[in-house]
Parts: sequence; C-alpha cells; structure tokens
Amino acid sequence: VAIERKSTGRVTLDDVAARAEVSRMTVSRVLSRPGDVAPATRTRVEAAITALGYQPDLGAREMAAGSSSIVAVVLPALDNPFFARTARGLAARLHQAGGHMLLSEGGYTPEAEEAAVRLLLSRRPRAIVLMGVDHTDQTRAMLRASGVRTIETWDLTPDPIDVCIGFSSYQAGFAVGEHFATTGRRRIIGCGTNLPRNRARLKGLEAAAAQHQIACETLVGDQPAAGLIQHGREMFTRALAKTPRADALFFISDTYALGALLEAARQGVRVPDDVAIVGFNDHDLASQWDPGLSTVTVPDTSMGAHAAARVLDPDAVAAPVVDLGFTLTLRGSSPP
Amino acid sequence: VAIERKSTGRVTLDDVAARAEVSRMTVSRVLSRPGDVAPATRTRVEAAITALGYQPDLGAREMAAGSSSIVAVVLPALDNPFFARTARGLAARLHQAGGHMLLSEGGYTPEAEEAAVRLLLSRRPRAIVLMGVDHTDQTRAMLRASGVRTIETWDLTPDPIDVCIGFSSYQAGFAVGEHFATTGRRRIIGCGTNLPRNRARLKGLEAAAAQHQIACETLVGDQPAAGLIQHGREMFTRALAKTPRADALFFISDTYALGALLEAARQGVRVPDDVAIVGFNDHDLASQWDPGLSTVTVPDTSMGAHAAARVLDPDAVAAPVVDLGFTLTLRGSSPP
DNA sequence: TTGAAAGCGCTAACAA
DNA sequence: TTGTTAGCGCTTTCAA
Repeated sequence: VAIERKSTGRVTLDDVAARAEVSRMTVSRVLSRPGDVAPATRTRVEAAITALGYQPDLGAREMAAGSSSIVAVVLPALDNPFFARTARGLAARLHQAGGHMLLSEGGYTPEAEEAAVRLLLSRRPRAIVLMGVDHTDQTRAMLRASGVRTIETWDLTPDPIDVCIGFSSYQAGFAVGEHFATTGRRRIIGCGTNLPRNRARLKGLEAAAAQHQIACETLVGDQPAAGLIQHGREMFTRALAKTPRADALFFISDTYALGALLEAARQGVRVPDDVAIVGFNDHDLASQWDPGLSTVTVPDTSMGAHAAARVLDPDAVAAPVVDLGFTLTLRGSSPP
Repeated sequence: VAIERKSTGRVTLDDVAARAEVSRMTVSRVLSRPGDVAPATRTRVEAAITALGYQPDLGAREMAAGSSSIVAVVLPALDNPFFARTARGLAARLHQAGGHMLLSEGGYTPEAEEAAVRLLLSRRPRAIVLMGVDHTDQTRAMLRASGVRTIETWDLTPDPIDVCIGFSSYQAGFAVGEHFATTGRRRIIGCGTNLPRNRARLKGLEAAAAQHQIACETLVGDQPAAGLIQHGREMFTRALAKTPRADALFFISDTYALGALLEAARQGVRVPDDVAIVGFNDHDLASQWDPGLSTVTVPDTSMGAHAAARVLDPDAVAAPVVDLGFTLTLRGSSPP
C-alpha cells in the first residue's frame, strides 16, 4: 500500500540526487567529504545544489549521525547583563564551530531550573550549561543519567555534576572583607539576597571580618531575585538606618551598589569618606561613575569561552573543576 | 547482512514498548492522546515510562511529524539589555507553550545577520525573529524561499519579509524633536550611529526641527555599534565642542545618554538648564538617575510577546505590519 | 483499541 | 568512486 505523505515543500537530498542523476549518498558525500567524490560528479552535484537552493537539515543529519551541535544554556534571567556576558562568550566560540545555542530562562529558583533542564534534555543537546551550582536533586539526577556533558559556572563546588568552571564566591567575598579591613574600615555591612551563590559571598565577607576582628553584619533582602537599582537604594537606606556608624558596604551585585551610590548622593552621604562601597560583577557603568565603583571583576565572558572549549574539545582539559579566579577592582568608592 | 549500530544508551520508545509488552505506537499514543488508549494498557505503559525514565526525543518527534517548536532569534548582541528584553518577552510565552528558543548573535551588520540566518534556517525553525528591518537581499530571499514565518521587530517597514511588529523609529525621533521645539530649545544636536534604525531616529528629529524652523545638526559617530557609556561621553564632548551654544541633545540610546549625563556632571554643564538631554530605550537607570533621564520608551518586551503570540497562533492577527507605538517619557533631564 | 507498514531527511557501514 | 541497505527515534496512515 502506497502511503502518500504531503510534501513539506522543502528541497531534500533526494531532490538534489535526482537532478544530478546520482544517488542520495553521493550528494551527502559532496557535502561531508568532497574529496571522495570524482570531480566531474561533484561539479554536477554542486550545480544541482545551487540550482535547487538546497539547505541541509541539520536536525536530520545529527539524528542520523547520532551527534549534536546544540548547546543548551539555562540563564536565570535573559536580561541580566552579567549572565549575558557568559552566554556571549559561549556563543562566540560555538558559532565559530558551527554550533548552536538553545537558550532557556530558568528563573532564579532551582525548581524553575529543573523544569528548564528537563525540557532542554529532550532536545538531546551536546552539552548543557548552568549558571550556578545550586540545583535540585532531580536536576542532578536527570543530568547524570542523561550522560549529557554538563557545565556548571558562576561558582565552584567540590562535587560537580560533571564539570564546573567558575570562581569562588566565598573567596571573592573574603577578599572584599580583607580589603575593608586593611583600609581601616571597622563596621562592615554585607547586603544581598538569599541565593546560595550570594550567601557564599556574604559568608566570605563575614569570615574575613571575623579574622580581622571587626564588626560585620549582613542584610539579606527579601526582594525577588531580579537585581533592581531600586533595591540597592532601599538596602543602602536600611543598612544605614540599622547601623548608622557603618563605614563599609558590600553589595553582592553592582546593580545594587549603583543604586546605593545614587542614594548616597541623594542623602548627602559621602563616598568613600563616610562609607566605602564595593559591588560585584563590574557593571558597564562601574568604571564610568563618579566616584568609580569598586567591584569584584569576575571571569564572566571567559567562563563562557572555557565552557565552549570544553564542549568542542572534551579532552582539552581533564580537571572536573576549573577555578578561573576573580579580581578585586578598586576604584574611588573604596580606594586601596 | 545485519548492521550493528552502537547503541546511544538512550531509552527509546521501543524500550518502553518492550517493557510494557505493547507496540511502539501504543506508547506514542499514551504520550500524545492518552484518551485513545485502554486504561489498563495505559497504566502499564506509564509504569514502564517511569521505570525506565523515558524522555521523548523532541527532535525526532518533530521530524516525523513535520512540525517544529523551535523559534530562532537573531540578536545583534547578546549583552544589549534592550534586545534582551525582547528575547525575554518572547521566551516567556514560548516556554509556556513548550517551545524553545534558538539564539544567535548576528553582530550589528546585515552580513553577519545573513550568516546567522542561513545557519538557523538549517534547523527548520517554526519561526525566525529578527531585530530590525535592514537585511541583505540574500537574507530576504532565503527567508522568503524557506517559507519559514519571519518576524521583523524594532522598526517598521512598508515591505516586510513576512510580518513586522515594531514601532516607528522615524516617528520616535520626530516626537523628540517636537518636544525640544515646544520646550523652547533652539539648537538641537542628534547623536547616534550609522545603523539604519538609528539614522531613521535622527531623520525624524531633523524633520521636526525643520518643521519648527529651529537648528538641528547630527553627529554620527564611527564607533563600533556596541553601545558604550564611554562613547556617550565622547559624543557629548564633541557635540558641545562643535556647537557650543547647543541647548538640546538627543542620543539614539540611553547608553550614550547616560554617558553624556556623566560627562555633563564632570564638566559642570547643567542639565537641563544649559542643555536638555533625551535618550532612547528607557534604560533601567534612566528613572533612577539624578536628574531622571528623559527617554523614548519602546515596546521592547511586548514586541517579543507579540511575536510569540503570532508564532503560536498564526491566525490571531492578520495584519502583516503591527505598530506597537512608543512613549516619550519625560524626566528631569528634559522636562515637559 | 491496537498494531503494521512506511517514511521524515539524513548518514554509517558495507558491497560493488 | 558510487550505490545499496539499514536505521537514527519518532509519527502518520491504514488495517485489523
């Protein structure tokens, strides 16, 4: 019984083959290993390809070959400029190698991430890139069972699902605390949110303060995780209301720190004279502000680039955990 | 001759079918139209699915069904916060409907976009979303020939490839010019880059100025298209050097306008007393700054949402061109 | 209600 | 050098 399927209208290998009067395989070869095809045949096939405007179907090709050139990325939020830099670093190398990037918003919760991962896995990606190391058990289990190369970024963990390329949130916070201590600050407040990644930054700050025996409190906002300038303003005000004599403020994101800077100016609080401010992530505006915003510069773009390298050449580096480090960038808001 | 393929290790429909002792088709039905399967059978199949941890292969499914739930998006730059908002609006609705977003960086040139489109088309996406209406002839031809639904955003054109959802760059620029004219400004300078979308904004500005018979010059920077705060500073300085008596500055992006605000403060130029400043896109910081930055608020997120709606339900709206409009948001830097 | 056959567009493995 | 066969994981169409 002949089954008639409605044609998709697309030009396929068979169309090209028919026109060039060769078999489908020969056309396939012209595309993949042209050297294996006789010049005359190749010319004929290439003419047919051009004439028909044939475009190979990558999905079909990869299904047949059992490969995949899609890398799935879960971003907490698409409009977070810092994660976007990582996606960018990844995409740049990936596109160069002909790969594709499937992007999904995972919200800021592990549960939302799990849903995103589940769906993404159904696309049989070559690898999946996650921002952060805090996931549900289900997520970890799915990922491990799938055998898909998984890359965690934006933090470090001793127990990665697969590989982890990031920097130490704790160490970064610690470095800020040390900086405050050595520049004579005596009353630190760390402001942030409840995300594990951010908590680790605050913990590092506290540890450094403890080591130097100076006061350190933390202020953990209950605002939704999306970093808004406005939240920075509020945190600044709350922090100083709670501890009027505070002389050093650390914010887990420059987005908040910029809000704090704005609010300080409005309230006539002098930075860095009255209070030093240090942020995180090196926002585009941090260096442009007056005073310049001291911040922790993280390897945002290069985490993406390294992730891509790892996907493209799995054997390039063997280590499951790669620490790319961070830099304390000191500007006017909290000078050296 | 029996050909042995190395097993991918993945759990397939056949594995589930074998375990549930039914045919592959029955499993497929349990997934797509469970009502068509006898309850007892269904229970057995569902148990097998759970036991095996089966995850359907969406790529294979869509290839067989001749459908696709992937929407391809070409962004000029991944870290441009304004385009990111559009991607976000798109992703939100798309994910809700189980769709996926394939993202590609198209640089800021039509040629780079063409390369991105070509590659993306090979993925047989359900639709492809472009930022802007300026494309190479090849891009337009490919897209038209492919039959893939194409959505152009961030501008308007009388001759869309397929559908266009945006706002008028020209009208927006015109509105800014009108605003300057009616608030007593007499020497306008429009600052921007050479992108067609941006040129149209400046053209609108000039047209409004001409209509009100006031002076208007434009300053088109040759900087690479990535909007840097630093460029805004430079433009501000150059503009005032060229026309010291200018009393109104329009920047085609808030990124530049913020740089200008920063530079004005540094140079002691009073805003808005000495010079009024209006930007574009309503940057997160625009409302937070002091003075607040007047700007053109565009339907960034909603262009994405509308695009998604159009992809999900092609018949929802028939019009090939949808004008979502814009708003002139006046703040301290150029008050009403 | 279930299954068998055919096929989506392509490539791996083999044979000629 | 080229073609044939089988099959990637799934759905469609038709038959039972």
